[in-house]
Amino acid sequence: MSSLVEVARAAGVSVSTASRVLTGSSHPISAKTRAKVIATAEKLGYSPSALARALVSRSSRLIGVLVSDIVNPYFSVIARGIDDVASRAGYVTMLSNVDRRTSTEISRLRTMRDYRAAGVIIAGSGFEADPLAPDLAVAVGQAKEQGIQAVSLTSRDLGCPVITADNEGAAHDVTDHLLSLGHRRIAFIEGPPGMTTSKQRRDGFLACMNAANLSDVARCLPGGFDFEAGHLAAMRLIARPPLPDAILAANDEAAVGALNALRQAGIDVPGEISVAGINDLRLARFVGLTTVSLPLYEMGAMAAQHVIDALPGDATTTLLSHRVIPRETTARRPPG
Amino acid sequence: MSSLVEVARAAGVSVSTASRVLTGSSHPISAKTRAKVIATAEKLGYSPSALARALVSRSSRLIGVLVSDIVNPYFSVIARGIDDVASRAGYVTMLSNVDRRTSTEISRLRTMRDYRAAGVIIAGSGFEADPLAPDLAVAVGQAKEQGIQAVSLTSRDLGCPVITADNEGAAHDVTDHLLSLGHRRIAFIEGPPGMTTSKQRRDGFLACMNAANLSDVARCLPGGFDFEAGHLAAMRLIARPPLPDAILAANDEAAVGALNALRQAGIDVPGEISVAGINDLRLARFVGLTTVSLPLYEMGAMAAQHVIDALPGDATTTLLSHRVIPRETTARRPPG
DNA sequence: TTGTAGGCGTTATCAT
DNA sequence: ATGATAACGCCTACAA
Repeated sequence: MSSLVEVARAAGVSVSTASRVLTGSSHPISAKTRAKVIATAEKLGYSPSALARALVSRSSRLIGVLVSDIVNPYFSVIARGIDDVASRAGYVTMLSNVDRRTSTEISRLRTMRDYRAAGVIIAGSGFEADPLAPDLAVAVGQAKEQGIQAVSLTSRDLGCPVITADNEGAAHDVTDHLLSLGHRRIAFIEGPPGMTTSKQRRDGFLACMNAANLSDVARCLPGGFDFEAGHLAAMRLIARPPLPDAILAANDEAAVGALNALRQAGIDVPGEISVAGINDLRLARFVGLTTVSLPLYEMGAMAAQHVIDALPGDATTTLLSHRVIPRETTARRPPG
Repeated sequence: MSSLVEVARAAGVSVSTASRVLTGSSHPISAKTRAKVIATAEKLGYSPSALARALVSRSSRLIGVLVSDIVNPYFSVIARGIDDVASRAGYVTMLSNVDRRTSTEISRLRTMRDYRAAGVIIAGSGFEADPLAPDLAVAVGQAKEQGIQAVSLTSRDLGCPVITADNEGAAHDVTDHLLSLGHRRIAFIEGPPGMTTSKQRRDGFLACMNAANLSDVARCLPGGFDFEAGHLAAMRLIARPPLPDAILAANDEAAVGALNALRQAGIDVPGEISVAGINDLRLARFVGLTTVSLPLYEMGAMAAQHVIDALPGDATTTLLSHRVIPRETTARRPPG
């Protein structure tokens, strides 16, 4: 609307004086000029141009967020965590959907750099043997040279701090929960092939089974993170009896897909078989799914705080804690 | 990284020339200088400052999005629609959660104005008799004076174009679907009290019932847009038999809550009673819920396009079409 | 305590 | 075809 010069002119002071009072500078200002400036700024409806401010200060109050797909509740919860602390601190979130494509991550990262974002939070998981991973790391490095904070929400070799959930531990702990209910033959429906997060969760599952000397009855089958993948995997299981004692899916949505297939086939859950997931999304509550609650919101919130506080710590990895949430899709293994 | 002046200097040309070739201006440039500039820009990894560009052009390529809560899939689908067309056009989305608070909408709108957003898309519904509504309208007006496009995704008196779903028509049409299955005594679980969208959906339900001369057996009960509200409303219904023939909830999540209560009470859906919702979120597919598909993604996409194309049309209202999606929670009314 | 002036990185106008 | 220069709106030494 009205610019600083206009306010200054109207208040009969210089721009610097106006700037000083309006930015709350510690520079000494007489009480009366301060009052006058504030009053006229108020009257003129002055609001500083975030753009000009960012241009001169070489850093905006924008926080970039790279998610795979905001429609996926896993990411929307993270985004909410970010935005809550961001907006509380006067920052605003720039969101971008990258559909798990590293090339898109790179180009969006560049865009956010062009807006001199205070920081960029990379929420999606990486893939093993991703040929573009080094390029992303380079882009991250360049961003940092420009004073842009970068934080990854999955363990990814990007040369930036990592704030993440303990995927392996979470998978381990639900598996352990299943074992504690007396289940032995457990099937694990894997996440998307090649995805780091998928691998971590499978590793957690296998580690737990191995520790219980049950690696011979641990079974992994290809799956994915969506309903259909879970459904399909369960169908395959149903097609080749006997059923395992329990099924653990790599995430909640796939677990619900499996649950659905099982019940459609007339199989009683948890009477005949137990089912569990990972994430504890809202959906899990709706269907009474046993799962592990991951600190998604907290990851977002902490990452945003990290950016705002301009914290250092490039090689740092922060592991936030999870918690098994027993619900109605798991039960003690029936005798026999 | 390197600025335009650096590129110009390195290429041995003036900034204006460099600017002209790098912006793809139609201004005539000799082939060789053009090549030289492009080469050095490439070598120096030049990328224009979106900030400086926005400052001088008085408009950025940022699109503001105001949602109630991005975790709510209703909004995340809209956000996805926006971001898809935005990013395709080189724009980036600024997201803000306002938790249905008009005061927050106003302040966030101001923030986006301070970034000289190309436009702001207001996704959340308004409330009747909202004392702050005029203030929001004023803020929208000021934004427009600055050349910021504004688009509302619900019918709201903001002095800006409206691109929305036909909530009333959608509710009418599912109700009609229920009637076509032979149901007569239908209960409607309302949305959040006072919310415009709630009212529109209830109106659509009542209009359809009236038209069928069934207003005496149409029943509205207080509810909300979440699982718990739907659950509670259904519990109330169960507590006072006889059950209606069918239940229509103001949205999918509440419908799933109702479904859950019913089944927990041992009531067969759709054997004894039919249940339907509105929105057609992913969740509806998972549980086989009959619902109406609203053009959420399209609303977002079209609104973003509107902003990008800087279309006029202040008093315009665009109604996008919906479609009833019959699934497994509704069936023909059992005889007797 | 207040003011002057230079610069942040672009674009656009006006010369050359 | 190319170049100098004035904005855009703000911050921050440096002066006064």
